[in-house]
This record gives sequence, structure tokens and C-alpha cells, in this order.
Amino acid sequence: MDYFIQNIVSLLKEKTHLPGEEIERLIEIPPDFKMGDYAFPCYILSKTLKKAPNIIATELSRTLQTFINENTPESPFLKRGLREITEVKAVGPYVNFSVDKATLSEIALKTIYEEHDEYGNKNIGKGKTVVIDFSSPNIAKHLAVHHLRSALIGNAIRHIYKALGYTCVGINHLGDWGTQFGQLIVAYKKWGNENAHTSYTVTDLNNLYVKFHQEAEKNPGLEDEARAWFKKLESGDSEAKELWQHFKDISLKEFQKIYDLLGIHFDAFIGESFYNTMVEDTITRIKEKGLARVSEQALIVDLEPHNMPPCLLRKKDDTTLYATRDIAAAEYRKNTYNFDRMIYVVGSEQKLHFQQLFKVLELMGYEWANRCVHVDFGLMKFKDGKMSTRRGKVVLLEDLLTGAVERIRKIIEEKNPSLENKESVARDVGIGAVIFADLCTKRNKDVIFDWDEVLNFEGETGPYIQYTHARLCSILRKYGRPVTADIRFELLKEDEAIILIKNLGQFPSVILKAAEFYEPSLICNYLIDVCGHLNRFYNIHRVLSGDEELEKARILLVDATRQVVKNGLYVLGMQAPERM
RNA sequence: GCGCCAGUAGCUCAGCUGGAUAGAGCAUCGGAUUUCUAAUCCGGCGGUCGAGGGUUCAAAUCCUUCCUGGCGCGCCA
Repeated sequence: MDYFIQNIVSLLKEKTHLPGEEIERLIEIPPDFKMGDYAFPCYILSKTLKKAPNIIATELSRTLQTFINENTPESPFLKRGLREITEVKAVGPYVNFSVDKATLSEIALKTIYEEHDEYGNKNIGKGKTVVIDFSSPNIAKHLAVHHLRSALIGNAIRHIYKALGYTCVGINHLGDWGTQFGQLIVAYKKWGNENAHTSYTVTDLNNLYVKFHQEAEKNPGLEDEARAWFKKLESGDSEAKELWQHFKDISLKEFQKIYDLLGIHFDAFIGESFYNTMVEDTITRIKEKGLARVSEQALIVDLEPHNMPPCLLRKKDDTTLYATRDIAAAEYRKNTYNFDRMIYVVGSEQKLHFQQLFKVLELMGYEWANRCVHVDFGLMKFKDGKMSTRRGKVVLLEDLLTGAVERIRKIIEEKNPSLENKESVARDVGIGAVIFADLCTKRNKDVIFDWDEVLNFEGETGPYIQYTHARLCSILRKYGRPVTADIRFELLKEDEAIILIKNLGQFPSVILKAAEFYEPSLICNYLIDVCGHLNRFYNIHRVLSGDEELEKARILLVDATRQVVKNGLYVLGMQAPERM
């Protein structure tokens, strides 16, 4: 618990007779720093005391202030903590506490200084494993802008949980199985070209896929052919398998290029096909539990008692469905990684699917079913509708990324032409801009993709955060001496400094909250706040002033801010260039 | 038809486990640089928090009805 809150709670406990936990929960931070550093709302007392909260606040603040004045010298337990409460005053229905700013600064800045790259980390997840299923694109289709979200949110969540001490296993659950491969094989055999083995690209595969759907509208028989080919694939037909493997190789090569660009790493690429050999056992187990039955020639788990549509295990042609493979995959992952939690970062259009999946796992008797979570997110849309590879209507991820890098390159040329390593900085900032733009909004909202919006680098953007970081690095370079935490903390007395320092102290709890809600956007918003406070400070107060003591103090603040921004960018999966 | 999600400034969003005057950015208008990178900062403009009803001392926040948009609802993933 925060040092000051601890003191305030023990003080209030004595005078209000409320339980400590309750008080701690109620303590908040006033909206305006001028009101004080911490606040206790008195509404809760108005019922028992039968007085208006304003009056209670006035009386309580007077009592507390008197108590502090009287007891400071003697009380051995509260002595230090009490002396650091500099003022207790009533503001409306709140009792507001002001604390000694030098102590506040010392606690926050020393912690950051000592923990540096580990600041914000915790060990609450030590010895526990989290499996994160993310990105998981479909083979034979391009990675498009709408595939970005799962990859980025998953990657950030992975970093966040790692920071909390969890062992994270990032799995790319490739969509490399299913009727669509039957479709692709049919399309390839009908319209494909002989050189597939040497020259085919994902674009070619995607064209075949689009063509299949166009043709299938005119000729529904194609769908049956496709199902037949998938059945052959599932039963191990060598021709089908060879084609499938090729489609897969081509896709993986292209995916890897993008993941490298984004700086995203997976611990395993295990596609759906991998579970093909396990689904029979899975189905057997489901049958043994008496959960499965045949309906309309298909094998299902009836979820009617749980107010859900049935979960289909096997189609009438005997091939399996993705739900079946997902059940097998969940069992496999539990056996392999013995996870404490499993997180699926998949779009919200699959919400029902995961509800069904988790329910089936629960019905199978797996106690860990309730430790599986679907971290869903809204769709990426154009102004005029949903993106879809089926209709060939997409913005390719690669184009977006190279476009952003290109744009940054121009801006560097314009603003900082003498910069070294322009190429790598342009890449870090361009990619970072895309990452930040995507992570910045709460994940369950739909995102409307707008080139102008994504390529505007002013205001609340990735480049803004990185730019702030680069300027801080620049000051430290100019300073040229080692940073020390042995400073006179009372010199950091300006409002802009205090607000910033308090903000920096919040970082660990922001990480925690982001983990709790699986919400990387909280970190984006936090970084915008920190950078805003820093830039305000930077604009008003000179760091390298010539006054040695003051310089030392402000340098520590600069370094601490740099560190927090760097750590924050890291968990988002972004680079923090030192010059730009 | 049923279910889930969203609706806050012209635009994009924050605030939502009830609490102090509803905040940012973009756009627009006006200002700040002999000094640490102006990808910055300051100010102006801009809001019946989709609509009605309810709970409460207190509602953008909780409940309810309705409206609008998105997604989903057995052999795709």
C-alpha cells in the first residue's frame, strides 16, 4: 500500500471507527492537485452520524488536524507518518490531506531510480503460467489491417503479464485447417498455375480464394467439391496434404516478415491441423461423459439447458469443426503447459463460440474451464463497411506499415535531417505510430480505419510519446554526468514537478489494472498523461540551469520520467529511440 | 425474432466497480522559441453525456423501456 495512504488510513481508523480496508477503498485522489494529495469522502458517515457530509468533513478535518498538532512529538507509532501530513482541510464533503512533497518525491523517484527497467514489475505471478493465444491468422490470406488488433493486444498482454512475473506462453494458433483448404485446393486445381511450387505468393493464393467464392455463387456444386477435398485432407490423402503444406509454407514466410517488422515473438506456432490427430480422443471423452448426441446427422453437444445454441463437433460428412479442434487444443495446452490461466485474444464476433467452448470444457469436468478467458475486441472497419478477405476488400498490413515508415522518413528529413540511423528510427517510429494508434482505444470498441488519422503524428500519438522520450534522452546526454538519487528533494517544488512525480508513482498500479482488465489502452492513456505533464514542466522550467543542486534534482526527475516512458513503451511492444 | 457490444464537443476518444466544476487530442481561431529537439507548450471556440422513466443525499456511470449502429444466432473460422 502507498506509504501515505497507509498513514492516512491509520489516522482515520482511529477517528471514524470504520474498518481500515473500507477506508483504504474510499480514499481517492482529488481532481485538482490544489485541493490536496489524498481525499476521504464523508458521505458514508452521514447515515450513522445523521449529519450532512459537508458538516462532517469540516468537523472531522478539525479533529484530525488538532490530533496531529497535539500528538506529533510523542506518538511513537505514527510519528513519522503524521509529521508528513502537512495539512488536513475540508473541501465540501471531502476531507483532503496534503502531504510533504519532498518525502513524496523521494519515495517515488528513489524507487524508479533503483528499479530502473524493472520499475512497474511485480512478482505476483511468480511460478504461474499464462497461455496467450493471439494473432492466429488464417493461412493463404494476407495479414490485413484487421488482423493487427489481435497481434498487438496479445503482444501487449503478454508483456504486461510478464511484468507481473508470470511465465507467458504466446501461441499463434494458425488457421491452417478447415473446409477453406478444400476450397483452395479446388480453386487451385481448376484455375491455378503449374508453377505453384516455385513462384506462388500469398497474393496468388488469396486470388484463388476470392475466385472460388465468386464462382461458388454461380455454381453451388463447388462447395461440395471443396468439402470432399477437405475430407481427403483430413483423412491423410497425400496429394491434398502436399498442396496444403505448400500453401502453409508460403503463408508462414510472409507472416514472419510482418511479425519481425512489428517485433512480435511467439513461443509456438501450433496451428489447428496439429490437433487433427487428437480430436478423436477428445470426441471419445465427450461421448463418455454423455455430452454428445447426433442431431440432423451431425454430432453435437446440446447446450440448450445453458441457453446457448449447440456446439457442433462433427459435420454430417464426418469432418470436424473448429470448435472440436479448440477443445482438443485446450486439453493439449493444459497438459503441456499446466497453465494457471489461458487467454484467447480473438475478435468479439467469436464471443458465442468461446462461451460455448468454455461451457463444454466445464461440462467435461475440467475445473480450469473458468480460468479460460476470451479477451475480445471490436472490428476494424472502413468508413463504408467491414473489411473482408473474402471480398478482397482490405488494406494490407504490410502497406500500412511501410506507408507509416515512409511518412516518418519524410518528417525526419524535414525536422531533423542530420539525424543518424534515420532508417532504423523511421522504422521504430512509423511502426510505433501504428501500434499506438491501434492500442489506444479500449479494445471492445470498433475501430474505423482512416489513413489520415493513423498517419497524423501530432497530439495523442505514438510519435508524441517517443518524441518526449527522445528529448529527455537529449537532456541527459547534454548533462553528461551520472544521474544520482542523492539530491535535495525539496528543490522539486513546482506544481508541474509535483504533478508529474505523483503521476510517475502510479505506473505500477496502471500495469496491474491493465492486467486485471486485459486492457493495454490504459497504458497508452497513462503515457499520454505522463508526457503531457512532462512537456508542461519542460516548457516552463529549465533543467540545465547552471545551478548545480537544482540541476541534479531536475535531472533525476528527467531520468525517472524517461525510465517510466521507456518501460511503458516496452510493454506496449514499442521501441524507445534515444534520438529522433 | 432472440442474444451480446457500442452511442459523451464538428471528428476520434477518455471518464463508467455511483461522488468534488464532464476531460483530452484532431480540426478551427489566437498566442509562446537569443536558452535542454516547436513531432512541443498556453489560450479561445465547442456538450440536452442517444431519448424517456426509475433507484439514490448524489447518475455519463446502476436498473428499465425505446431509438440508432455493429456483431452473432447448427454443419465457415
